[in-house]
Amino acid sequence: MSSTNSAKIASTRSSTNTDAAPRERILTSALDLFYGHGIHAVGVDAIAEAAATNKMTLYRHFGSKDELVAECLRRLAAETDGAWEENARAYAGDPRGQLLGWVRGLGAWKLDLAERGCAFLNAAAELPDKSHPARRVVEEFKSRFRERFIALCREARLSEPELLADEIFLLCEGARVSMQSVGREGPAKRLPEMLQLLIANHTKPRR
Amino acid sequence: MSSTNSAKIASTRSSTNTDAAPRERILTSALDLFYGHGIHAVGVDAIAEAAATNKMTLYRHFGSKDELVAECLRRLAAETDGAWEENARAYAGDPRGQLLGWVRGLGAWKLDLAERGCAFLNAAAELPDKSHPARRVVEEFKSRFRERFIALCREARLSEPELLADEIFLLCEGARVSMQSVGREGPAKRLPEMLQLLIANHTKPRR
DNA sequence: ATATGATGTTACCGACCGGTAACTCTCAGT
DNA sequence: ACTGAGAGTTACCGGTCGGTAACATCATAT
Repeated sequence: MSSTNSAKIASTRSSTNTDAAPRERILTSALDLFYGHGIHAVGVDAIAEAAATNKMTLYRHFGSKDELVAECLRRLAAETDGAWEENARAYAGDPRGQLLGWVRGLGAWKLDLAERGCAFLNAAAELPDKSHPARRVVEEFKSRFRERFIALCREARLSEPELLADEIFLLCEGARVSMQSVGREGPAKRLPEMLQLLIANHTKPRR
Repeated sequence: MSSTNSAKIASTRSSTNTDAAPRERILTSALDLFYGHGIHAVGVDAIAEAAATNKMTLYRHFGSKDELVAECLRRLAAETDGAWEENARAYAGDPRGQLLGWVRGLGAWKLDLAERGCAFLNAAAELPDKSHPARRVVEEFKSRFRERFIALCREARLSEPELLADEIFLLCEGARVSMQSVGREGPAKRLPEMLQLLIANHTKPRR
């Protein structure tokens, strides 16, 4: 196939932190390559090389490629969860502010560098086996994502909170994956606008 | 990796139409296997076997695996386009009816058997190379999908037709991919309800 | 009956995959 | 100065991949 051709695996991040620990370099390089080229298309040799280390140290830190994939997604999930907590601190005690704060942060932080869509959903697309260690990470992360919206919509006393939360969730998911099919200038561009209108419409008791 | 293990490739459709032409059997089998296991995880030998034929005839009909993938998606796109046209005939001259008809058809037709998400987006996730023949099929199909919503929202004289259409588009995309991450009982279950409310809210001149 | 084109069969190729063995090197802690 | 753990190096394994060559078989149309 075309994806199995010549030397084509290149990292996006210009310089891998050469002074960081090998395990760390492997994680960031793998995350980068997996996201950019897909999981099956990236071999462990390419990851080791991109991380400026070798295959053996990779296998000493992560028992298998499958485990490495899972660990990459755990890392990514932790980063996103951290952003949520930061947002929660910035608008402590103000659930509506948290929602709108998240919406505002979307454009700058999440979608701009999502040209390849959602790393979690891409992984799920490539790993249909429900028993794969990475699948649990994906499912738990997305469920947490959804539950956060539900909790916030309830706390903010918006009308029909569960329906609204799921609407927000689906819009966010759709926007992310649409990056890869219809591009940055597509529907995703107006996601903040949509979400703000939606939240406003659920602010008055009955719409 | 786990996905490269033992004999695990099995077709979902119980019986491959043994009396259909080989090319046809290859297409349906490939579509089935690609969707169920992912593109990289399915070898051409497995496809030939599932189609009750052999690798040579496969390569005589489709020049390469890449071309076969593209042809599969073209077939799937044609089927969906056919459903759109059928829907358009059923509600000829009634754009609002077409929209609502599509929404009603969603639950029964599209989402129930979408446990593995969207075949087009899964393919895009696995084939990052923009020059891959399958990528054009995905992009054109999704753009067509979006344009249809825009045209219908305009014709139905709904308020803010482009924004509404993109909202519908994103909700549909999100619902499909969410099947794989949070399951059938997740947010996607209430998609028809969301869409109906949304269309209703855009029916009065100003919302 | 024979020519013809589509299909089936077998064997093979080079490339690459995930993973392991055995060994050396480097360097911090004692 | 010694040691022991982590890191680097090289070579290798069996298996699978996409793709091709050469040939046998079959159905059909004339």
